[in-house]
Amino acid sequence: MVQAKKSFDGFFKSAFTVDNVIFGFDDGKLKVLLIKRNEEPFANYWALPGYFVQQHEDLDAAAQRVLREITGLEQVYLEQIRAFGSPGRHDFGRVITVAYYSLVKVADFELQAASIAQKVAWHNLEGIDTLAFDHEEIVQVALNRLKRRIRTQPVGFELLPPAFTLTDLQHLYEAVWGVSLEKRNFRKKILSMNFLQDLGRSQTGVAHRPAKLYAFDEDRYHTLEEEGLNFELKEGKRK
Amino acid sequence: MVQAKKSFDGFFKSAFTVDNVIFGFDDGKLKVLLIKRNEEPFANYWALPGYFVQQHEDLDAAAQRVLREITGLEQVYLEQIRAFGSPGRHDFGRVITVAYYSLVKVADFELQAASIAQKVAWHNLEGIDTLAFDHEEIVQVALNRLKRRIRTQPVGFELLPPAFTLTDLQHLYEAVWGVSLEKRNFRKKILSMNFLQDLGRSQTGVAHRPAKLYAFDEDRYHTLEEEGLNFELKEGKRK
DNA sequence: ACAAAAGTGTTCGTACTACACCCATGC
DNA sequence: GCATGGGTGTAGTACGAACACTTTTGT
Repeated sequence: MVQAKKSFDGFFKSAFTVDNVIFGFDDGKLKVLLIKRNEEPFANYWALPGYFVQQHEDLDAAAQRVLREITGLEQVYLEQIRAFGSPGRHDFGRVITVAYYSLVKVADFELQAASIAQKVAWHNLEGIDTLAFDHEEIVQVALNRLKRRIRTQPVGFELLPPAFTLTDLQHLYEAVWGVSLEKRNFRKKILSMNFLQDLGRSQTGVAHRPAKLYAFDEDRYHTLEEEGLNFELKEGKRK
Repeated sequence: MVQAKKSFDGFFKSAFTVDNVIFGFDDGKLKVLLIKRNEEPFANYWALPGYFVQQHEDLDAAAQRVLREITGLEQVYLEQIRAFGSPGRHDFGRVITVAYYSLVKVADFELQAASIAQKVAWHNLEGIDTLAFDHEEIVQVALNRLKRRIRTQPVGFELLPPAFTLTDLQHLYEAVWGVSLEKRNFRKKILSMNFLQDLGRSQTGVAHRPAKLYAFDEDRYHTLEEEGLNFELKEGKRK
Protein backbone atom coordinates (compact mmCIF):
# COMPACT_ATOMS: atom_id res chain seq x y z
CA MET A 1 0.00 0.00 0.00
CA VAL A 2 2.78 2.38 0.89
CA GLN A 3 4.43 1.05 -2.22
CA ALA A 4 1.32 1.84 -4.20
CA LYS A 5 1.15 5.33 -2.79
CA LYS A 6 4.77 6.09 -3.73
CA SER A 7 4.04 6.07 -7.41
CA PHE A 8 1.38 8.72 -6.96
CA ASP A 9 3.51 11.14 -4.99
CA GLY A 10 3.89 13.35 -8.02
CA PHE A 11 0.23 14.25 -7.80
CA PHE A 12 0.37 15.49 -4.23
CA LYS A 13 1.69 18.93 -5.03
CA SER A 14 -1.49 20.92 -5.28
CA ALA A 15 -3.47 23.07 -2.95
CA PHE A 16 -7.05 24.09 -2.75
CA THR A 17 -8.92 27.01 -1.41
CA VAL A 18 -12.50 27.88 -0.77
CA ASP A 19 -14.00 31.16 -1.90
CA ASN A 20 -17.29 32.41 -0.69
CA VAL A 21 -19.72 34.63 -2.55
CA ILE A 22 -21.62 36.16 0.34
CA PHE A 23 -24.85 37.73 -0.83
CA GLY A 24 -26.77 40.33 1.09
CA PHE A 25 -29.80 42.45 0.34
CA ASP A 26 -29.97 46.03 1.47
CA ASP A 27 -31.54 49.21 0.27
CA GLY A 28 -33.41 47.29 -2.38
CA LYS A 29 -30.21 46.07 -3.96
CA LEU A 30 -28.41 42.78 -4.11
CA LYS A 31 -24.91 43.02 -2.65
CA VAL A 32 -21.78 40.92 -2.46
CA LEU A 33 -19.28 41.06 0.35
CA LEU A 34 -15.75 41.64 -0.89
CA ILE A 35 -12.45 42.04 0.85
CA LYS A 36 -9.47 44.09 -0.14
CA ARG A 37 -6.54 41.72 -0.09
CA ASN A 38 -3.35 42.68 1.69
CA GLU A 39 -1.36 39.64 0.67
CA GLU A 40 0.19 38.62 -2.61
CA PRO A 41 -0.90 37.61 -5.07
CA PHE A 42 -3.35 40.31 -6.06
CA ALA A 43 -2.53 42.51 -3.07
CA ASN A 44 -4.83 45.56 -3.04
CA TYR A 45 -7.38 43.96 -5.30
CA TRP A 46 -10.94 43.39 -4.23
CA ALA A 47 -11.61 39.67 -3.95
CA LEU A 48 -13.98 37.09 -2.60
CA PRO A 49 -13.25 36.10 0.96
CA GLY A 50 -11.50 32.75 0.86
CA TYR A 51 -8.54 30.88 2.10
CA PHE A 52 -6.59 27.68 1.85
CA VAL A 53 -8.29 24.56 3.07
CA GLN A 54 -6.49 22.91 5.95
CA GLN A 55 -5.10 19.45 5.44
CA HIS A 56 -7.78 17.70 7.50
CA GLU A 57 -10.62 20.09 7.04
CA ASP A 58 -13.87 19.32 5.32
CA LEU A 59 -14.68 21.60 2.39
CA ASP A 60 -17.99 22.76 3.79
CA ALA A 61 -16.34 23.41 7.13
CA ALA A 62 -13.66 25.49 5.46
CA ALA A 63 -16.28 27.61 3.74
CA GLN A 64 -18.05 28.06 7.02
CA ARG A 65 -14.82 29.07 8.71
CA VAL A 66 -14.19 31.76 6.12
CA LEU A 67 -17.70 33.05 6.61
CA ARG A 68 -17.32 33.09 10.36
CA GLU A 69 -14.03 34.94 10.26
CA ILE A 70 -15.53 37.77 8.29
CA THR A 71 -19.06 37.97 9.61
CA GLY A 72 -19.08 36.04 12.87
CA LEU A 73 -22.11 34.16 11.57
CA GLU A 74 -22.55 30.42 11.93
CA GLN A 75 -26.00 29.25 10.98
CA VAL A 76 -26.56 30.62 7.54
CA TYR A 77 -27.45 29.30 4.13
CA LEU A 78 -24.33 27.96 2.47
CA GLU A 79 -24.14 25.93 -0.71
CA GLN A 80 -21.32 24.80 -2.88
CA ILE A 81 -21.30 26.16 -6.40
CA ARG A 82 -18.55 24.17 -8.05
CA ALA A 83 -14.80 23.94 -8.42
CA PHE A 84 -12.81 26.37 -10.54
CA GLY A 85 -9.46 25.09 -11.59
CA SER A 86 -7.81 26.48 -14.68
CA PRO A 87 -4.10 25.86 -14.46
CA GLY A 88 -2.47 29.22 -14.04
CA ARG A 89 -5.25 30.82 -12.05
CA HIS A 90 -2.90 31.19 -9.08
CA ASP A 91 0.73 32.34 -9.09
CA PHE A 92 1.95 30.07 -6.32
CA GLY A 93 1.31 26.79 -8.06
CA ARG A 94 -1.61 24.62 -8.87
CA VAL A 95 -4.50 25.82 -6.80
CA ILE A 96 -8.07 24.98 -7.47
CA THR A 97 -10.80 26.70 -5.60
CA VAL A 98 -14.12 25.36 -4.48
CA ALA A 99 -16.62 28.18 -4.61
CA TYR A 100 -19.55 28.54 -2.24
CA TYR A 101 -22.26 31.08 -1.92
CA SER A 102 -24.08 32.11 1.18
CA LEU A 103 -27.13 34.18 1.90
CA VAL A 104 -27.00 36.39 4.97
CA LYS A 105 -29.09 39.04 6.64
CA VAL A 106 -27.08 42.23 6.38
CA ALA A 107 -28.35 43.60 9.67
CA ASP A 108 -27.19 40.59 11.64
CA PHE A 109 -23.59 41.62 11.99
CA GLU A 110 -20.92 44.26 11.78
CA LEU A 111 -18.30 43.82 9.13
CA GLN A 112 -14.89 43.04 10.51
CA ALA A 113 -11.65 42.98 8.61
CA ALA A 114 -9.99 39.59 8.93
CA SER A 115 -6.27 38.91 8.86
CA ILE A 116 -6.35 38.40 5.12
CA ALA A 117 -8.04 41.70 4.46
CA GLN A 118 -7.45 45.40 4.85
CA LYS A 119 -11.06 46.21 4.28
CA VAL A 120 -14.36 44.47 3.97
CA ALA A 121 -17.30 46.04 2.20
CA TRP A 122 -20.59 45.36 0.53
CA HIS A 123 -20.56 46.00 -3.20
CA ASN A 124 -23.48 46.37 -5.52
CA LEU A 125 -23.56 43.59 -8.03
CA GLU A 126 -23.60 45.88 -11.03
CA GLY A 127 -20.62 47.95 -9.98
CA ILE A 128 -18.20 45.06 -9.84
CA ASP A 129 -15.32 45.36 -12.24
CA THR A 130 -11.89 43.85 -11.80
CA LEU A 131 -11.48 41.31 -9.06
CA ALA A 132 -8.56 39.14 -8.04
CA PHE A 133 -8.00 35.76 -9.66
CA ASP A 134 -11.02 34.48 -11.58
CA HIS A 135 -13.39 35.90 -9.00
CA GLU A 136 -15.48 37.83 -11.48
CA GLU A 137 -16.39 34.62 -13.20
CA ILE A 138 -17.20 33.00 -9.88
CA VAL A 139 -19.52 35.84 -8.94
CA GLN A 140 -21.32 35.46 -12.25
CA VAL A 141 -21.81 31.74 -11.81
CA ALA A 142 -22.96 32.29 -8.23
CA LEU A 143 -25.50 34.84 -9.35
CA ASN A 144 -26.88 32.51 -11.97
CA ARG A 145 -27.19 29.79 -9.41
CA LEU A 146 -29.02 32.12 -7.06
CA LYS A 147 -31.40 33.22 -9.80
CA ARG A 148 -32.42 29.66 -10.39
CA ARG A 149 -32.54 28.66 -6.73
CA ILE A 150 -34.93 31.36 -5.61
CA ARG A 151 -37.32 30.30 -8.34
CA THR A 152 -37.97 26.94 -6.80
CA GLN A 153 -36.64 27.00 -3.25
CA PRO A 154 -37.68 29.33 -0.46
CA VAL A 155 -34.18 30.65 0.10
CA GLY A 156 -34.92 34.30 -0.54
CA PHE A 157 -35.99 34.66 3.08
CA GLU A 158 -32.41 34.08 4.16
CA LEU A 159 -31.62 37.51 2.77
CA LEU A 160 -34.45 39.30 4.58
CA PRO A 161 -34.86 40.18 8.24
CA PRO A 162 -37.08 37.87 10.29
CA ALA A 163 -40.00 40.23 9.81
CA PHE A 164 -40.49 41.64 6.34
CA THR A 165 -43.20 43.07 4.14
CA LEU A 166 -44.45 41.58 0.92
CA THR A 167 -43.00 44.53 -0.89
CA ASP A 168 -39.57 43.77 0.57
CA LEU A 169 -39.88 40.26 -0.76
CA GLN A 170 -40.98 41.47 -4.16
CA HIS A 171 -38.09 43.91 -4.36
CA LEU A 172 -35.72 41.10 -3.51
CA TYR A 173 -36.96 38.99 -6.42
CA GLU A 174 -36.82 41.98 -8.71
CA ALA A 175 -33.26 42.74 -7.71
CA VAL A 176 -32.05 39.19 -8.16
CA TRP A 177 -33.76 38.63 -11.48
CA GLY A 178 -33.38 42.15 -12.81
CA VAL A 179 -37.03 42.37 -13.77
CA SER A 180 -40.07 44.13 -12.43
CA LEU A 181 -43.00 42.10 -11.24
CA GLU A 182 -46.70 42.86 -11.07
CA LYS A 183 -47.64 43.61 -7.47
CA ARG A 184 -51.06 42.02 -7.22
CA ASN A 185 -50.09 38.80 -8.90
CA PHE A 186 -46.92 38.46 -6.91
CA ARG A 187 -48.75 38.87 -3.61
CA LYS A 188 -51.51 36.48 -4.57
CA LYS A 189 -49.06 33.83 -5.59
CA ILE A 190 -46.93 34.12 -2.47
CA LEU A 191 -49.85 34.23 -0.06
CA SER A 192 -51.63 31.36 -1.78
CA MET A 193 -48.73 29.12 -0.90
CA ASN A 194 -49.63 29.60 2.71
CA PHE A 195 -46.27 29.43 4.39
CA LEU A 196 -46.01 33.06 5.39
CA GLN A 197 -47.04 33.83 8.91
CA ASP A 198 -48.88 37.08 9.39
CA LEU A 199 -47.19 38.57 12.42
CA GLY A 200 -50.14 40.82 13.21
CA ARG A 201 -47.80 43.77 13.34
CA SER A 202 -47.08 46.53 10.89
CA GLN A 203 -44.30 48.83 9.95
CA THR A 204 -44.04 51.98 12.01
CA GLY A 205 -42.75 55.39 11.19
CA VAL A 206 -43.34 55.31 7.48
CA ALA A 207 -44.95 58.21 5.72
CA HIS A 208 -47.65 56.10 4.13
CA ARG A 209 -49.97 53.30 5.05
CA PRO A 210 -47.84 50.88 7.05
CA ALA A 211 -47.35 47.44 5.57
CA LYS A 212 -48.07 44.23 7.40
CA LEU A 213 -45.12 42.23 8.57
CA TYR A 214 -44.69 38.58 7.75
CA ALA A 215 -42.31 35.82 8.72
CA PHE A 216 -41.33 32.73 6.80
CA ASP A 217 -42.76 29.73 8.62
CA GLU A 218 -40.20 27.07 7.91
CA ASP A 219 -41.96 24.23 9.69
CA ARG A 220 -45.12 24.95 7.85
CA TYR A 221 -43.23 25.07 4.59
CA HIS A 222 -41.79 21.63 5.19
CA THR A 223 -45.18 20.22 6.06
CA LEU A 224 -46.67 21.63 2.89
CA GLU A 225 -43.74 20.37 0.89
CA GLU A 226 -44.35 16.82 2.15
CA GLU A 227 -47.94 17.20 1.08
CA GLY A 228 -46.85 17.97 -2.44
CA LEU A 229 -46.59 21.77 -2.61
CA ASN A 230 -44.16 22.80 -5.21
CA PHE A 231 -42.80 26.24 -4.77
CA GLU A 232 -42.21 27.88 -8.08
CA LEU A 233 -42.27 31.45 -9.22
CA LYS A 234 -42.13 32.72 -12.76
CA GLU A 235 -39.59 35.26 -13.80
CA GLY A 236 -41.96 37.01 -16.14
CA LYS A 237 -40.73 38.94 -19.12
CA ARG A 238 -40.94 42.56 -18.05
CA LYS A 239 -37.75 44.47 -17.82
CA MET B 1 6.93 36.84 -3.91
CA VAL B 2 9.01 33.71 -3.59
CA GLN B 3 9.21 34.70 0.06
CA ALA B 4 5.46 34.97 0.20
CA LYS B 5 5.02 31.63 -1.43
CA LYS B 6 7.33 29.90 1.02
CA SER B 7 4.97 30.38 3.90
CA PHE B 8 2.22 28.63 2.00
CA ASP B 9 4.21 25.53 1.10
CA GLY B 10 2.41 23.55 3.77
CA PHE B 11 -0.76 23.73 1.75
CA PHE B 12 0.70 22.24 -1.41
CA LYS B 13 0.39 18.63 -0.34
CA SER B 14 -2.94 17.69 -1.81
CA ALA B 15 -4.07 16.04 -4.97
CA PHE B 16 -7.23 16.11 -6.94
CA THR B 17 -8.99 13.76 -9.22
CA VAL B 18 -11.90 13.93 -11.58
CA ASP B 19 -14.64 11.34 -11.55
CA ASN B 20 -17.14 11.01 -14.31
CA VAL B 21 -20.70 9.77 -14.02
CA ILE B 22 -21.32 8.64 -17.57
CA PHE B 23 -25.02 8.18 -18.23
CA GLY B 24 -26.42 6.13 -21.05
CA PHE B 25 -29.92 5.06 -22.02
CA ASP B 26 -30.54 1.62 -23.37
CA ASP B 27 -33.35 -0.87 -23.35
CA GLY B 28 -35.63 1.71 -21.78
CA LYS B 29 -33.38 2.05 -18.76
CA LEU B 30 -31.00 4.66 -17.50
CA LYS B 31 -27.47 3.29 -17.10
CA VAL B 32 -24.19 4.35 -15.59
CA LEU B 33 -20.82 3.29 -16.86
CA LEU B 34 -18.68 1.78 -14.11
CA ILE B 35 -15.23 0.29 -14.09
CA LYS B 36 -13.86 -2.46 -11.95
CA ARG B 37 -10.71 -1.07 -10.39
CA ASN B 38 -7.49 -3.02 -10.47
CA GLU B 39 -5.45 -0.66 -8.35
CA GLU B 40 -5.45 0.10 -4.66
CA PRO B 41 -7.24 1.60 -2.98
CA PHE B 42 -10.55 -0.19 -3.51
CA ALA B 43 -9.07 -2.75 -5.90
CA ASN B 44 -11.83 -4.98 -7.28
CA TYR B 45 -14.57 -2.54 -6.40
CA TRP B 46 -16.83 -1.04 -9.01
CA ALA B 47 -16.16 2.68 -9.30
CA LEU B 48 -16.71 5.72 -11.41
CA PRO B 49 -14.10 6.19 -14.10
CA GLY B 50 -11.72 8.85 -12.91
CA TYR B 51 -8.12 9.69 -12.40
CA PHE B 52 -5.69 12.17 -10.98
CA VAL B 53 -5.59 15.55 -12.64
CA GLN B 54 -2.24 16.38 -14.15
CA GLN B 55 -0.30 19.31 -12.79
CA HIS B 56 -1.02 21.59 -15.71
CA GLU B 57 -4.28 20.19 -16.87
CA ASP B 58 -7.57 22.02 -16.87
CA LEU B 59 -10.33 20.31 -14.88
CA ASP B 60 -12.72 20.08 -17.80
CA ALA B 61 -9.94 18.71 -19.96
CA ALA B 62 -9.14 16.07 -17.38
CA ALA B 63 -12.75 14.95 -17.29
CA GLN B 64 -12.76 14.80 -21.06
CA ARG B 65 -9.59 12.76 -21.06
CA VAL B 66 -11.11 10.20 -18.71
CA LEU B 67 -14.14 9.97 -20.93
CA ARG B 68 -12.05 9.54 -24.02
CA GLU B 69 -9.90 6.81 -22.50
CA ILE B 70 -12.93 4.71 -21.72
CA THR B 71 -15.25 5.47 -24.60
CA GLY B 72 -13.14 7.06 -27.29
CA LEU B 73 -15.71 9.84 -27.46
CA GLU B 74 -14.81 13.51 -27.68
CA GLN B 75 -17.78 15.72 -28.42
CA VAL B 76 -20.30 14.84 -25.80
CA TYR B 77 -22.28 16.60 -23.16
CA LEU B 78 -20.13 17.10 -20.09
CA GLU B 79 -20.91 19.21 -17.07
CA GLN B 80 -19.29 19.62 -13.72
CA ILE B 81 -21.37 18.57 -10.75
CA ARG B 82 -19.31 19.78 -7.83
CA ALA B 83 -16.32 18.94 -5.68
CA PHE B 84 -16.42 16.21 -3.07
CA GLY B 85 -13.76 16.53 -0.45
CA SER B 86 -14.31 14.96 2.93
CA PRO B 87 -10.96 14.46 4.56
CA GLY B 88 -10.37 10.75 4.73
CA ARG B 89 -12.20 9.89 1.53
CA HIS B 90 -8.94 8.60 0.05
CA ASP B 91 -6.28 6.45 1.72
CA PHE B 92 -3.28 8.06 0.06
CA GLY B 93 -3.68 11.50 1.52
CA ARG B 94 -5.85 14.49 0.98
CA VAL B 95 -7.59 14.01 -2.32
CA ILE B 96 -10.61 15.92 -3.37
CA THR B 97 -12.46 14.92 -6.44
CA VAL B 98 -14.27 17.09 -8.90
CA ALA B 99 -17.22 15.15 -10.22
CA TYR B 100 -18.61 15.48 -13.72
CA TYR B 101 -21.45 13.85 -15.52
CA SER B 102 -21.75 13.16 -19.18
CA LEU B 103 -24.53 12.02 -21.44
CA VAL B 104 -23.59 9.65 -24.22
CA LYS B 105 -25.29 7.62 -26.91
CA VAL B 106 -24.71 4.01 -25.97
CA ALA B 107 -24.56 2.84 -29.57
CA ASP B 108 -21.75 5.23 -30.49
CA PHE B 109 -18.90 3.17 -29.14
CA GLU B 110 -17.60 -0.13 -27.89
CA LEU B 111 -16.58 -0.29 -24.27
CA GLN B 112 -12.88 -0.68 -23.78
CA ALA B 113 -11.09 -1.42 -20.54
CA ALA B 114 -8.57 1.29 -19.76
CA SER B 115 -5.35 0.86 -17.87
CA ILE B 116 -7.05 1.66 -14.60
CA ALA B 117 -9.76 -0.93 -15.08
CA GLN B 118 -10.15 -4.65 -15.42
CA LYS B 119 -13.65 -4.33 -16.72
CA VAL B 120 -16.01 -1.69 -17.92
CA ALA B 121 -19.74 -2.20 -17.91
CA TRP B 122 -23.07 -0.45 -17.98
CA HIS B 123 -25.04 -0.78 -14.78
CA ASN B 124 -28.69 -0.10 -14.17
CA LEU B 125 -29.14 2.75 -11.80
CA GLU B 126 -31.28 0.82 -9.37
CA GLY B 127 -28.95 -2.11 -9.04
CA ILE B 128 -26.02 -0.10 -7.75
CA ASP B 129 -24.89 -1.04 -4.30
CA THR B 130 -21.40 -0.63 -2.90
CA LEU B 131 -18.99 1.46 -4.89
CA ALA B 132 -15.44 2.61 -4.21
CA PHE B 133 -14.77 5.80 -2.25
CA ASP B 134 -17.83 8.05 -1.94
CA HIS B 135 -18.95 7.20 -5.44
CA GLU B 136 -22.44 6.13 -4.44
CA GLU B 137 -23.08 9.61 -3.14
CA ILE B 138 -21.66 11.13 -6.28
CA VAL B 139 -23.96 9.04 -8.45
CA GLN B 140 -26.94 10.18 -6.39
CA VAL B 141 -26.03 13.82 -6.72
CA ALA B 142 -25.43 13.38 -10.44
CA LEU B 143 -28.82 11.77 -10.88
CA ASN B 144 -30.54 14.59 -9.06
CA ARG B 145 -28.76 17.08 -11.24
CA LEU B 146 -29.82 15.23 -14.36
CA LYS B 147 -33.43 15.07 -13.20
CA ARG B 148 -33.52 18.82 -12.89
CA ARG B 149 -31.57 19.53 -16.06
CA ILE B 150 -33.79 17.58 -18.40
CA ARG B 151 -36.78 19.49 -17.08
CA THR B 152 -35.58 22.78 -18.46
CA GLN B 153 -32.78 22.05 -20.92
CA PRO B 154 -32.97 19.94 -24.05
CA VAL B 155 -30.19 17.60 -22.96
CA GLY B 156 -32.18 14.39 -23.07
CA PHE B 157 -31.40 14.10 -26.77
CA GLU B 158 -27.76 13.52 -25.93
CA LEU B 159 -28.79 10.12 -24.63
CA LEU B 160 -30.78 9.13 -27.71
CA PRO B 161 -29.63 8.14 -31.17
CA PRO B 162 -29.79 10.86 -33.85
CA ALA B 163 -33.13 9.49 -35.04
CA PHE B 164 -35.61 8.55 -32.36
CA THR B 165 -39.32 8.15 -31.85
CA LEU B 166 -41.48 10.17 -29.52
CA THR B 167 -42.02 7.06 -27.48
CA ASP B 168 -38.26 6.67 -27.05
CA LEU B 169 -38.13 10.20 -25.74
CA GLN B 170 -41.02 9.62 -23.40
CA HIS B 171 -39.45 6.45 -22.04
CA LEU B 172 -36.27 8.39 -21.41
CA TYR B 173 -38.07 10.95 -19.30
CA GLU B 174 -39.94 8.24 -17.49
CA ALA B 175 -36.73 6.40 -16.70
CA VAL B 176 -34.92 9.46 -15.43
CA TRP B 177 -37.77 10.73 -13.32
CA GLY B 178 -39.12 7.37 -12.24
CA VAL B 179 -42.67 8.30 -13.17
CA SER B 180 -45.04 7.40 -15.95
CA LEU B 181 -46.28 10.12 -18.24
CA GLU B 182 -49.46 10.47 -20.22
CA LYS B 183 -48.73 9.77 -23.88
CA ARG B 184 -50.99 12.30 -25.59
CA ASN B 185 -50.05 15.20 -23.39
CA PHE B 186 -46.37 14.45 -23.60
CA ARG B 187 -46.42 14.35 -27.39
CA LYS B 188 -48.48 17.50 -27.68
CA LYS B 189 -46.15 19.38 -25.39
CA ILE B 190 -42.98 18.25 -27.13
CA LEU B 191 -44.27 18.83 -30.65
CA SER B 192 -45.73 22.20 -29.76
CA MET B 193 -42.25 23.44 -28.96
CA ASN B 194 -41.39 22.99 -32.57
CA PHE B 195 -37.75 22.04 -32.42
CA LEU B 196 -38.11 18.43 -33.47
CA GLN B 197 -37.49 17.72 -37.08
CA ASP B 198 -39.74 15.14 -38.68
CA LEU B 199 -37.31 12.99 -40.64
CA GLY B 200 -40.03 11.64 -42.92
CA ARG B 201 -38.89 8.14 -42.14
CA SER B 202 -40.30 5.50 -39.88
CA GLN B 203 -39.14 2.54 -37.92
CA THR B 204 -38.88 -0.68 -39.85
CA GLY B 205 -39.23 -4.27 -38.82
CA VAL B 206 -41.44 -3.74 -35.83
CA ALA B 207 -44.49 -5.91 -35.31
CA HIS B 208 -46.83 -2.97 -35.04
CA ARG B 209 -47.50 0.33 -36.69
CA PRO B 210 -44.07 1.86 -37.21
CA ALA B 211 -43.36 5.11 -35.43
CA LYS B 212 -42.13 8.25 -37.14
CA LEU B 213 -38.53 9.19 -36.57
CA TYR B 214 -37.51 12.59 -35.35
CA ALA B 215 -34.25 14.45 -34.82
CA PHE B 216 -33.47 17.26 -32.43
CA ASP B 217 -32.89 20.41 -34.45
CA GLU B 218 -30.35 22.23 -32.37
CA ASP B 219 -30.10 25.34 -34.53
CA ARG B 220 -33.83 25.72 -34.52
CA TYR B 221 -33.87 25.28 -30.77
CA HIS B 222 -31.38 28.09 -30.32
CA THR B 223 -33.35 30.37 -32.57
CA LEU B 224 -36.53 29.69 -30.65
CA GLU B 225 -34.71 30.18 -27.38
CA GLU B 226 -33.58 33.63 -28.48
CA GLU B 227 -37.16 34.42 -29.29
CA GLY B 228 -38.20 33.58 -25.77
CA LEU B 229 -39.17 29.93 -25.83
CA ASN B 230 -38.73 28.39 -22.49
CA PHE B 231 -38.39 24.70 -22.50
CA GLU B 232 -39.99 23.20 -19.46
CA LEU B 233 -41.63 19.89 -18.78
CA LYS B 234 -43.56 18.92 -15.71
CA GLU B 235 -42.72 15.82 -13.79
CA GLY B 236 -46.30 15.01 -13.01
CA LYS B 237 -47.31 13.04 -9.99
CA ARG B 238 -47.97 9.57 -11.31
CA LYS B 239 -45.73 6.83 -10.13
C1' DA C 1 -57.42 -12.32 -37.51
C1' DC C 2 -54.81 -11.06 -33.85
C1' DA C 3 -51.36 -8.71 -31.12
C1' DA C 4 -48.90 -4.56 -30.23
C1' DA C 5 -47.67 -0.10 -30.22
C1' DA C 6 -48.61 4.51 -32.93
C1' DG C 7 -51.24 8.19 -33.27
C1' DT C 8 -54.91 11.64 -32.35
C1' DG C 9 -59.12 15.50 -30.29
C1' DT C 10 -61.96 17.35 -26.79
C1' DT C 11 -63.51 18.75 -22.37
C1' DC C 12 -62.55 20.68 -17.87
C1' DG C 13 -60.44 23.02 -14.43
C1' DT C 14 -56.71 25.66 -12.72
C1' DA C 15 -53.56 29.10 -12.66
C1' DC C 16 -51.32 33.08 -14.78
C1' DT C 17 -52.03 37.78 -16.90
C1' DA C 18 -53.47 42.33 -17.08
C1' DC C 19 -55.42 46.15 -15.18
C1' DA C 20 -57.28 50.69 -11.66
C1' DC C 21 -58.84 52.34 -7.64
C1' DC C 22 -59.34 53.21 -2.53
C1' DC C 23 -56.77 53.13 2.09
C1' DA C 24 -53.80 54.43 6.03
C1' DT C 25 -50.19 57.08 7.59
C1' DG C 26 -46.64 61.21 8.19
C1' DC C 27 -45.70 65.71 7.35
C1' DG D 1 -54.75 67.99 2.39
C1' DC D 2 -51.30 66.00 -0.08
C1' DA D 3 -47.80 62.73 -1.12
C1' DT D 4 -46.48 58.00 -0.62
C1' DG D 5 -46.62 53.37 -0.91
C1' DG D 6 -50.15 49.46 0.91
C1' DG D 7 -53.63 46.73 -0.33
C1' DT D 8 -57.37 44.40 -3.12
C1' DG D 9 -61.00 41.92 -7.14
C1' DT D 10 -62.23 40.41 -11.66
C1' DA D 11 -62.42 38.98 -16.35
C1' DG D 12 -59.94 36.78 -20.05
C1' DT D 13 -56.80 33.41 -21.54
C1' DA D 14 -53.67 29.77 -21.94
C1' DC D 15 -52.08 25.65 -20.53
C1' DG D 16 -52.00 21.16 -18.18
C1' DA D 17 -54.81 17.03 -16.95
C1' DA D 18 -57.69 13.43 -17.93
C1' DC D 19 -59.48 10.19 -20.97
C1' DA D 20 -60.68 6.02 -25.39
C1' DC D 21 -60.63 4.74 -29.81
C1' DT D 22 -58.73 4.02 -34.66
C1' DT D 23 -54.56 2.93 -37.50
C1' DT D 24 -50.71 0.38 -39.22
C1' DT D 25 -47.68 -3.14 -39.28
C1' DG D 26 -45.76 -8.25 -38.51
C1' DT D 27 -46.78 -12.84 -37.68
